[in-house]
Amino acid sequence: MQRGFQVTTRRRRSITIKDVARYAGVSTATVSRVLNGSSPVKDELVERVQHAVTTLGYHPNAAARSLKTRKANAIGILVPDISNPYFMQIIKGIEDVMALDYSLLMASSDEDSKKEKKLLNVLSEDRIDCLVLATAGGNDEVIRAIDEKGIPVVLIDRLPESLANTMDSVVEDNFWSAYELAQSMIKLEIESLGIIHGPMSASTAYQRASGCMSAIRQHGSKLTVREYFGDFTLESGERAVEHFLQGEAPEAIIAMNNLMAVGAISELIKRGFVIGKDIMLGSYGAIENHLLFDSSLRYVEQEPRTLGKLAGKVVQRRLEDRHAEAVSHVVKQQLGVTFK
Amino acid sequence: MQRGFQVTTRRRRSITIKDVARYAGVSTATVSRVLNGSSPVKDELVERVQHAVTTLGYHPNAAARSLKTRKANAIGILVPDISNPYFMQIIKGIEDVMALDYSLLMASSDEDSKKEKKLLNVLSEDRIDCLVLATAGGNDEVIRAIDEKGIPVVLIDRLPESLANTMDSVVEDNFWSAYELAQSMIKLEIESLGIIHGPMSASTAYQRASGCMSAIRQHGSKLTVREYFGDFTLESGERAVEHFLQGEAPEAIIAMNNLMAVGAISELIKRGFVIGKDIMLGSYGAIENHLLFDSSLRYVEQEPRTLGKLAGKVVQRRLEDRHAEAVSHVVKQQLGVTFK
DNA sequence: CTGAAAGCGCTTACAG
DNA sequence: CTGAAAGCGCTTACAG
Repeated sequence: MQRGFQVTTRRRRSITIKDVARYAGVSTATVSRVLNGSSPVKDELVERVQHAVTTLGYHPNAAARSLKTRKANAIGILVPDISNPYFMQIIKGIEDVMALDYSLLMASSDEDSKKEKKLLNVLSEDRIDCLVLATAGGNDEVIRAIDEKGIPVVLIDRLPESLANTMDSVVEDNFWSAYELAQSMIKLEIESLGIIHGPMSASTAYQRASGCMSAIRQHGSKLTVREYFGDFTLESGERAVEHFLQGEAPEAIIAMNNLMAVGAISELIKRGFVIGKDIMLGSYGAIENHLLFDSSLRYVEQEPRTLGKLAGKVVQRRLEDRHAEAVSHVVKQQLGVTFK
Repeated sequence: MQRGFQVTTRRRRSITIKDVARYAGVSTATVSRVLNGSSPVKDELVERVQHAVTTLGYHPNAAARSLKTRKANAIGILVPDISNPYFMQIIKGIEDVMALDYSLLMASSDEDSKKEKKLLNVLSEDRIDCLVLATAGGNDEVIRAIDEKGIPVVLIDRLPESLANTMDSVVEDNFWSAYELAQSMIKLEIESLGIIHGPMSASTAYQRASGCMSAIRQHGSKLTVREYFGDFTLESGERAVEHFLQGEAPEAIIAMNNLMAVGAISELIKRGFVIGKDIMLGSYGAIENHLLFDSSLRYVEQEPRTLGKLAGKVVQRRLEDRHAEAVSHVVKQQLGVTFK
């Protein structure tokens, strides 16, 4: 004869709504109503249910709820580089706004279209109610499919042409900010300029390049320009400087994002250059702790956290009304300077 | 008479496994087998199913799968401050290891026990298969409950005494690293020292304080020590310096984490101090881009990304065998110096 | 190798 | 205000 000895295993069968209902002497429907406040329940039953919930230590099962309600209570965030402080601050901004209402599912594509595609596929398994995406490029069709399947997409930072206008977006004014940055460098009366571009597959890199070149063209004149095509990584900033220094050093360098600027600066310092004296530097995007070092530096102030908060607001609006018209926010940037 | 005109709405009913089965002329069981490779299926049917999947654009529903399999295919990461580069790098390290097999659900407690508790409750709704946690403190019971409920917890960075030994953990050797940092500062033959502590509710802050004070005690002698109790934020580093400078400036300051060090340094610079000359600085943890500025600085090298990778490995091991014995990893740190 | 059917834990019309 | 019951989209013994 068998006895129901129960060995305490690490995972015992979890407590379900049924257990709560039985303990409280009500139906599962009533438990559900109390838990969600979805319709009125007599005070006495409410109390019995609440008591049962706490004594049994019941936690609803998110998967079961999602399956019924078709809401994941989570939003996805997919960025090219989760460890770049710029995207980090955007994420923080989104978190500020979405607070405790939604869980944040995060992933990093490492600027790799293939990896991004895989991640997009995982995220499209109805795990999220909305996707905030800074795309690495090359996945426009997949992105459109996700949006049409019913998971609204909010594009941030990067805005592929083919997707503009059909989805919400929050981006920077890349063209003008780069234009102004270049202009402010040119005003220093330099005669030679090195430009470190980002990958042209990223819309930001392309637009910044356009703005920068436009300022140069408008300037007319005798400016020697050399270009290096990097990939937004710190290492490519270092390589760019190596490249430039194979010839005569330019009087100024502009890096089209923060990481490449850090790479360029550290390579220049290693080679004995004093930034702001031997060579001028412009960066699209501020550099972490730049206030601590005394190099003179011109940079575009991006305020990613503000951008993230705005993106969060856009998500909320979209969640409230999935048929609302798509909005496009273009955030303006300021030019900043650190002085020696 | 009504006609079934179908307006194209943004969310049409999604494609389910049933649709695929019907299209391919097989049972849903067969579709599932093909998708998961869980048992052999005749080649011809495999092809028909695959064809159906791609032409219909089918994506499995994660909630339904989770409900059946009781696996969320996600791991949770809860840290005190998601925008601190230290935790950021830990997260990146975990991501390096867990790759595409698991989604990462991330949250930030902002060093707030109450907020942490709420987040822990959300995460315990069976949304994750494992939780990586750097706790803000004060939630030991909730954490234990989650672990016992069947969601294994891997503690990182912070290790509350009451939880040690029952759960996996990956932490630093806070006591000795702080000891050595303090010792290296004392060796500079200073006569006065300011210490900026973290919040004593965090085990790291407590252990670092112990290590630091132990080095000072062992030194014996005529060292004037002043302490300030901060909360690991940049602002509290600034306030600490303000506080110290109300009296005579100490010859050296030790900040017990990176953010407070940044705050202290920036406040000191603002007041005209030259770090490494007018005042010596020690930091538990490196400072972003510290190679770019020429202050002399002693710091504990934390290598958070390595710690994150190790944590990822521990998670994998735990996922393979939930009954394996709990492991405690203590990662050793190096002392680093930047020279003027 | 394949299919019919049960069931994971919820929510929500429906009937009272 | 309450409960019995259907069903969300999967997976997996079970029987063949």
